[in-house]
Amino acid sequence: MKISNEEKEYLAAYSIEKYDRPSVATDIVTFAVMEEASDNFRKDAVKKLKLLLIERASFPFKNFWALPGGFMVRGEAPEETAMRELKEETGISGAYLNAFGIFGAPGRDPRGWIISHAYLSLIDSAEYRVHTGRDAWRAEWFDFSCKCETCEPKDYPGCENIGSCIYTVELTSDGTVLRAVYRCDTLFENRHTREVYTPLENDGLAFDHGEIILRGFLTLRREAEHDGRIVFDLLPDRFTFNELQQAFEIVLGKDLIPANFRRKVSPLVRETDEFLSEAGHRPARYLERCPERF
Amino acid sequence: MKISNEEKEYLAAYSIEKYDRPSVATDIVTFAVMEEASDNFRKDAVKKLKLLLIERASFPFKNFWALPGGFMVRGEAPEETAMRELKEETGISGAYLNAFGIFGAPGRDPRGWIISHAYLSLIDSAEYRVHTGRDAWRAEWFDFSCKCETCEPKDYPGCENIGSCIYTVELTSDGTVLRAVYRCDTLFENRHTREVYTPLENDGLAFDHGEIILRGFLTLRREAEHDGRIVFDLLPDRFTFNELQQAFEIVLGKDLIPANFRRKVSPLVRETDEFLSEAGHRPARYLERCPERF
DNA sequence: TCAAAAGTGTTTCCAATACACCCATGG
DNA sequence: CCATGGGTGTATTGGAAACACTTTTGA
Repeated sequence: MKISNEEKEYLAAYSIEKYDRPSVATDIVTFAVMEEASDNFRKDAVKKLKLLLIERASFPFKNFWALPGGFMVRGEAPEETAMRELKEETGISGAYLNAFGIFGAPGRDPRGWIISHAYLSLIDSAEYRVHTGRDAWRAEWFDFSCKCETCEPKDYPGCENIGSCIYTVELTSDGTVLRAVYRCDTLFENRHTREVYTPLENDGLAFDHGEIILRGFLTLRREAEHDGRIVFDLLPDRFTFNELQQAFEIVLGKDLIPANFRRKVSPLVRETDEFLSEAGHRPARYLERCPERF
Repeated sequence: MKISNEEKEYLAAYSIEKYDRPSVATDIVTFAVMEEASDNFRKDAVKKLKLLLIERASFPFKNFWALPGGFMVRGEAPEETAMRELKEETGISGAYLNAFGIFGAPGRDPRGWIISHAYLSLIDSAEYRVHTGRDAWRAEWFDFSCKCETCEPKDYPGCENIGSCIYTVELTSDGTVLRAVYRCDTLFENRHTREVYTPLENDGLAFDHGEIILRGFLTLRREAEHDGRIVFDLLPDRFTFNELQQAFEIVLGKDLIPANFRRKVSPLVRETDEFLSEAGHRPARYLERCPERF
């Protein structure tokens, strides 16, 4: 594109500073799968879904737990902000990252007009352990659980309430228990549906991070339901069918039948020559991703 | 949450103005389905997918075509910006709106550091016609077409190129032809895939709006493929099976078999007592949405 | 020996596909 | 009359679900 003199003058005179504008932050919902030793030598280790949180050291919400993140800086693309923050706070680079929402309701941050780009990030279970413990940032992995129960639909003026449910998110780590309870109403209005989240309870989480966490998890689950490839990002390079299945079960929140699961995902993986042995039962073959199917 | 005096002092002393921050804009990719009269009295009218564009009256990109949109203003939630801009520029309220991307590559706007929230919007074909013509905003509906052809994968250092294709977006209206050609490479890196869009050609579209339009359309198509309910937002309250099928065919870019299509979508609709007659063939029953299935 | 997981085989069922066919209209 | 779309019926196929069964390990 050629730039005319007229345009050059326009741009030289243009001052972006004259216009009112928000601060832009990035918050990252980071999940990992971790295993906890089992009592029975034969049984598989119990796998748990973990969420990374950071204890705030300063106002506002001092001593509350919050998502890792920070403000965009000039010269960065939006994803680069998320990558940089994740790297700074966990040491991890190259993780799965996906923008799933924009949160900017007026009043969400007492400091003023701040909107937040919410990213979903998945860490593979081999990597994350390396960085637990070195807590320069007071970062902690919390056990994550999300329950959903249907409830009485509430009336909304001017639209039809198709269904209501209550999500209870519980985060626990070392005796610390955080709870966020949200009501979700699915409204039919102007010929399409819209989901409305209303906070009912919030114990220990900063800002609107409870809703961001919930929406991030639901994004992960929905993606896993209709195209399972996202779940692989919770696993290292090599894994067994069972490990893969457990990751799916944790994300989907339901048990799967091994024989069927094996057939379903087999086009996405290829066998290696290595086996996981010394597990008290028949060794399982290690698998790896088929790049061409991803 | 109780606010301590210490925190009150902190907030009173906090000046958000001290920090560097971007301007935040919203761009809206607005599609509609329109029919054009047929020569044969028996044959169906030809349906076309249309995209709403606005001719820029000022620098930068003066006289180029751009997506409707504008800057966020204080006190607005992100979706409200999109709703307001759409209302201002088309008169339409209550349309389907969905944030599908954040565009903020450095240099995308010559005025400076401006990031854009991209929304996908769908207008039903009964509404949109009302507002064509009253062109206080120089808005125009363009015929939209998007072709995709596979091409030679290009080498990327440090990662595997799984597949490459070239998307050609063509927009035509009254002799004006806009073209945007993008290369899309699917890269496998750090155990997951990433899509990279590279502009190859751009004729008449402002900023990076060619890429936003392409990504918006691909979002629409992907959503239609795995959960067709989004397509209903291109239709008015009442419609026939054929009208619904044509909307699907336009979005999916392929022909469907009427008998199978009818069975597939029938759980989502219910019959009315009205019929579309005087069409040169057997009258078609009008349908409406089943709210409880949306 | 045996509990537990690894892995295979088989049956059932449902949904997507493809296609043949009849119905109703109106120029 | 007859082209055109409206609408129904049906055979085929492929994948998901459920479950029975055999194999292999290591304390």
